[in-house]
Amino acid sequence: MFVTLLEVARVMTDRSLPMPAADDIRLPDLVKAVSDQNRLRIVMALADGEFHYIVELPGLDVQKSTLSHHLRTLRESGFTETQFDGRTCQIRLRVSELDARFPGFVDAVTSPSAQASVELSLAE
Amino acid sequence: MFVTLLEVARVMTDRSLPMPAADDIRLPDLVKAVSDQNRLRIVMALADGEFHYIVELPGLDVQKSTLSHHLRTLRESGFTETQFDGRTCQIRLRVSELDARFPGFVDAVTSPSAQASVELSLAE
DNA sequence: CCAATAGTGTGACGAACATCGAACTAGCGG
DNA sequence: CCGCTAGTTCGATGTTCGTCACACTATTGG
Repeated sequence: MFVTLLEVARVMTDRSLPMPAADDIRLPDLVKAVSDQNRLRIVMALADGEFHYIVELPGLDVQKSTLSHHLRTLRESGFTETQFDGRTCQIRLRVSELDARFPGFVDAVTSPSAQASVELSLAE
Repeated sequence: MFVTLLEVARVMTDRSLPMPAADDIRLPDLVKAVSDQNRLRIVMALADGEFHYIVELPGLDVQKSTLSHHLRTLRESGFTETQFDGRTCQIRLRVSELDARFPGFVDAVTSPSAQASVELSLAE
C-alpha cells in the first residue's frame, strides 16, 4: 500500500540502467558484443553470474570513457545488467536469461579453453 | 607403392585451402568471424558438418568477391574447410574439431533459437 | 586451342567502431 | 556547502572492415 521512505531511497540509489528484455536478446547482438577482445574478457570475468564492482574487472588498459562504452555495449546487447550502488556501480552477467534463450552459449564462451585461447591472443 | 594417374589427378584437383590446425583455433577469431551477419548465416547453413557446394549457400546478396572474402575469413578463423572440386568448390564446418576445442560453441551458435533470432534481425 | 565459367586477389571507398579527452552529473565526506 | 570521486555523454580521430569493380588464374567443354 504505502511506499516507505526507505524503499523510495532504495529505488533512487539502486537504479538499473536500461537493457533489453530477456525475450528480445538476439544472438547477432551478443556475438558482436564479444567480438571485441576487451568485452570478451569482461564477459569471462563475470562468468559466475554474481554482481561485480567494475573497479575489480581485469586490467583493460583503456580510459574510463572507453570502459563505459564497452559496458554499455554489453548491457544493450543483453549480456549484462548494471546497477548503481551509490557512487560506483555493479555489473553481472544475465546467466539464467541467456542460458534460457541460447542454451550453452555463455558456457561455451566462458569455458576454460576459451579463456586460455584469449590469454594466448593477448600475449602475442 | 605406386601412385596411379587417377590418384595423382585427384590430389591435383581436390586441393584444400590453408586453414589453422585444430589446436591453433582461437575463440576470439571464431567470435569475430561470426560477428558479421552474412558469415553467421553461412555457418548456420553448414551446421550439419557435411560438405556443401557454395552455390547452394543461402542467398546473401553480395558479389562473388565479397563472398570469397567471407569464406576466407571463416576458413582462416578455423570455422570451415574449403576443398576445390574441379572448377567449383565445397565447404564444410569443422564440427568435430571445433567441438573438441570449444565444447558447445557450434551447437549454441547454430541452434534453432539462434537461427530464429537471426531471421528476426534480417527482417527489420 | 579458345571461350566460358568459378573462384581468388587487389585497390578503393564508405561505414562502423574503438579510443581518447573534455565537459557534465551525481553521490559522498569533510 | 564544497571539493572529490565514479561514471556517463559527446565530439573528434584513426583504424578496422564489408563491399564492390576489375584483373587474374584455373578448369571444363566445344
